[in-house]
Amino acid sequence: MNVRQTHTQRSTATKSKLVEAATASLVERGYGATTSVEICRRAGVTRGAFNHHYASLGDLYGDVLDDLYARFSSGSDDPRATLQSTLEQALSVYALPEFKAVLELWLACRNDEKLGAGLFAKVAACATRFEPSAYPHLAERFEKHPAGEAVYWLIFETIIGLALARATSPMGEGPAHEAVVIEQLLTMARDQDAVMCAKENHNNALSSQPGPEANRR
Amino acid sequence: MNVRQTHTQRSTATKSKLVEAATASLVERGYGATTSVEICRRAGVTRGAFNHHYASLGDLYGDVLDDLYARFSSGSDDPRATLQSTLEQALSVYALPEFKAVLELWLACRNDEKLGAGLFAKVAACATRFEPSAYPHLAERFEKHPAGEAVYWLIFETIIGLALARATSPMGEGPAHEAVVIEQLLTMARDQDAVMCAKENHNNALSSQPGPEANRR
DNA sequence: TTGAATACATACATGCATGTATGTACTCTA
DNA sequence: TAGAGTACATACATGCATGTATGTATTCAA
Repeated sequence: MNVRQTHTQRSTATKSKLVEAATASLVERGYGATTSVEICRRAGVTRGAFNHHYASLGDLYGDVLDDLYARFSSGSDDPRATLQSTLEQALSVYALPEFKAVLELWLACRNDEKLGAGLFAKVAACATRFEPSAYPHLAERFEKHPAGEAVYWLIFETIIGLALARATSPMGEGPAHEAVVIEQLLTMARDQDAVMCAKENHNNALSSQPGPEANRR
Repeated sequence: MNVRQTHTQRSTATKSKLVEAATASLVERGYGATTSVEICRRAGVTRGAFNHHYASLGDLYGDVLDDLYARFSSGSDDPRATLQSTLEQALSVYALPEFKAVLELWLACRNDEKLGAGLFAKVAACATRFEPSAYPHLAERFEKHPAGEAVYWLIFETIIGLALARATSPMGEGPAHEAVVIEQLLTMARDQDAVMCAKENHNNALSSQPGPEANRR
C-alpha cells in the first residue's frame, strides 16, 4: 500500500505515531479516556499494530515518558547554570501542554498498581534529573549555601503547582496570578544567585548585580 | 433488618457512607478505579441504593467536594489573618490524604466533559475560597502592598506543588525537601507580615518583630 | 389502618476496553 | 528465489462498568 520501506523504518514510524497519539490523548482527554482504541484511532493504525509493538498500554507509556523527558531536559546540562537560568529553563517547559501528560502518568502510576510496577522506576529516574545534583555547579554552591537549595526546591514546587493549575484549567491556560508568581520567583532566584556569587568572588560581583534583598515592585 | 429509623435518617446515613467510601476510593485508588461498584462495596450498600440517591457518579462527587471543602476551610474566617497564620492553616490541611481526592476530581473535571459540566461550577466556587478576598484583612493590606499578594500566591502554588508530590508518592508521604521548603515559606510569610505590619502602625512593630529581610538558616 | 411514597435490592441488557487467535502482505536472509 | 520472520489487520471472546426495569420492605400521612 505504501512506498517501499524497511522493517525498522515501518516499526519506528508506527511506534512514533503511537507515542505522539498517546501523548495528545493524555493531554486532551486524560489518562482514563486514553484507551488503546482511542490511541490507535488518532495514530491511524489498527489495534493489531499496537499490540504487535507493545504488550500493554504501560509499555507504550514508557516510551511516552522517555520522549517527553528528552524534550523537557534538552539543554539542561549547562555547566554554568544559576538559579535564574535554571528557573528560566523550567519556565520554558512547564507551560507546554505536554506537561499535563506527565502529570496524568504520575498520578496513574500511583493509582494503577500494574502500571506503577512497570513505570515507577522510570518516573523515579526522571525525578533525579530535576534534583540539584543534575546541575553540578549549582549543587557545589549549595554545599556552602543551604539557603540556595531551599530556594531551588521552593522554585521547583511552585512551578509544579503552576503546571497543575494549567493542567486543570478548562483551556489549559495559566491562572490570573501566574505572572506575579513568576516575577516573584525570578526576583528570589536573582537575589540568591547574587548572594552565592558574592561570597564566591568577594567584592567584584556586588557592584554590578542588584543587592540580595532587592524586592522591587 | 435494622432498628427503627426515619426515612431521612436512613437517607443521610446511606449518603454519608457513600460520600466517605467515594472519598476513600479516590484517595487510595484514584478517579479511574473509583467505580460505582467499588464505592458501594466499600460503603456496604448495593448499587440500587446508590442509584436511588444519585443519578450518576458526578452527582455523588458533588457531595464529596462539598464535604471536603467544608473540612478544609473550617476556621479560615479569622478576621485577623496574617500571611503566616494563613500559611499555617494551609499547612495543616494540604498534607491530609483527602487532599488527593480533590486533585483527582480537579483533573477529572478537565478530562471528563460530562463530569465537568456538573462539577466545574462547584470547583470554581471553591477556588474563590482560596483567593485573598476570602481573607478580608489580608486583602485590605494587599491593596497597599502588592508584594504581599505576590507572596500569598507564591505560597499557594507551592503548597499545591507539595500536595501533588504527596499525592503522587507511593505511600503518600512528602518529598525529602518538604521541610526545607516549608521553612522557607514560613520565613517569607513572616518577613512580609512584618513589612506590612510595620507600614501600618509605623514604629512599634519593628522592634518586636524580626526584620523583613531576615533569612536565618 | 390503609394507601402511597420512600429506600432500598435484584436481575437483565448494553456498551466498551482488553486480550487473543488467526490470517495476510511485505521484507530480509541465505 | 524460497523459506522464514516481521509488521501489521481482522475477528472473536471475555470481563467489567453502567443504566434500567422491576420487585420488596419500611415508613409516612391522612
